[in-house]
Amino acid sequence: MTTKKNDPRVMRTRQLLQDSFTSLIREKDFKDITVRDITEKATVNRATFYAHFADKYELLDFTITNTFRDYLRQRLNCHDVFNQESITNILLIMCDYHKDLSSRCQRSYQSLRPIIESKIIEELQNVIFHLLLKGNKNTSFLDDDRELLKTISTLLSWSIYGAAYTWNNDGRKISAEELISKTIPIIMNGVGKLIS
Amino acid sequence: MTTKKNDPRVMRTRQLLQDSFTSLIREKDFKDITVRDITEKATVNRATFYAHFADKYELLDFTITNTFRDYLRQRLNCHDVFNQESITNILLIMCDYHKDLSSRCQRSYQSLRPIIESKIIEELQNVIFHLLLKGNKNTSFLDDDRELLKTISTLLSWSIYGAAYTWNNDGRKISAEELISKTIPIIMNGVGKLIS
DNA sequence: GCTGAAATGTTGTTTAAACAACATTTCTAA
DNA sequence: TTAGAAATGTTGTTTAAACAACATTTCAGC
Repeated sequence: MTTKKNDPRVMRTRQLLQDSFTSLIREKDFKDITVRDITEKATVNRATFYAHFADKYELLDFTITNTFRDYLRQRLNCHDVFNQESITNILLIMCDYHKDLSSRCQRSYQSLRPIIESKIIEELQNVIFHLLLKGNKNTSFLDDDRELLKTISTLLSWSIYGAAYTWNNDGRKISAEELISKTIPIIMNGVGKLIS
Repeated sequence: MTTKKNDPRVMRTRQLLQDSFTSLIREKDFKDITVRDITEKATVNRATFYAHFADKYELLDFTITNTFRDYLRQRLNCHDVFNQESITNILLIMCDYHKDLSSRCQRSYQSLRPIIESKIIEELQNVIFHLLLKGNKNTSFLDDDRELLKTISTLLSWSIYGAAYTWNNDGRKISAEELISKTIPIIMNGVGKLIS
C-alpha cells in the first residue's frame, strides 16, 4: 500500500488517530497507552494503524510535530523577519508551549520530554533558519553564508528551547517577561555582529 | 455495493454527511443546498454520497429521524409507561423541539416542514405505541388489542405534533405550560376510558 | 522459572471510498 | 430562444480501510 498522503481517507485516518492520541495523553501516561486503546477510540482498525505508523512512538512524533507547527504558525506573523522582536516573541511562545504541554500532559510530560525534544527543536530550528533567510534575501548566496545561518539557527533553537524548558521545569519562579529580559540580550549579543 | 451498516467506514461517512448537512442548514435554505456543498464540507466524494442516499431529500429524512430520535431518548425516561405524566412530558418535549428547530433552521424551517413532518410523527407514533404496549404487558394480546393501541398512538401523535407545531408557529402567545394545561385534559379524556 | 493472557506486529482477502469520466437535467444570462 | 455553465446522477476502476487469522513478544501472577 503506497499511501498517497493527500487522499481524503488517509488524511481522515491520520487525523482520527492523532485526535484519539491527544485525548488519551490527557488521561494516561504514555507508557500505559496501547495501540489498541488508540485505535479503539479512533474507531480505526488496528491493522490500519500499522499501515500508517510503525508504532506509537511514530504517532507521537507525528502528533507533536503537527501540533507544534500549528502552534507556531498561529502565533507567528508570517511577515516576520529575524530581529530582536521576533526572537523575543519566539521565546515567549516557547515558554507558553512548555506551560501548556506540562499541564495538558500531566501524566506524561516527564516521560515524553526526551522523545519529543529533538522534534521540537528541529522544527524551531527550521523556523529560525527561514527567518534568517528572509532577512538576507537580496544578498548573494554562497554556500558559506547558508552554513553560517544554519549554525546560528541551531544555536538559537537549542538555547531558546532550553531556556524555556528549564524555566518551566524549575517551577516558573520568575515571570516569562523577566526571563526574556535576562536572556534575550545574551542571545542577541551572540549573533548581533554576525547578521547586521 | 451492499453497504453493511455496521461497518465503521459506513457509519463514519453517514455521520460526516449528516454533520455537514446540519451545519449547512443553519446558513442556507434547504433548496439552495447542493449535493456538492454537502459532500465538500463533509470531505466525502460525491459519488459516495449517492452510494448512501438517493438525493438530498433522503439525507434530510435520515438526519431528521436520527436527531429527533436522539432528542426523544435524551429527554424520555426509559422506564416511562403510558400515563398522564409521560404524555405531558412528550407534549413539552415537542414544544421545545419545534422551538429549537425553528430557531436552528431559520433559513429552512418553513420549506422543511412538509417534508419532515411525516417522519417526526411516525417516530412519535412509535414511541407512544411502545409506551402503551409496556402498560399492557401482562394482558393477553389479541390482534384487536394491538390494533386499538395503534389507533390510539396515531391519534395522539398527530394531535400532539399538531398542537406543538401550531403553538410555535402562531408565535407562542401562551407559555408551554398553559398549552399543556389546556390540551392534555382533552387528550387524556379521549383515551381515558379505553386504556384504564 | 513457568504459564496464560494481553499487546504487538504481520498478512491475505473483502469491501467501501475515492476518483475520473460521462450522459442528463436544470439554470442563467445574453 | 439558445448556448453554456452548473448541478445531478451513473459507472468502472483504483486504492485504502476493515477484518480475521496468525505468529511473536511482553508481562503479571503463581
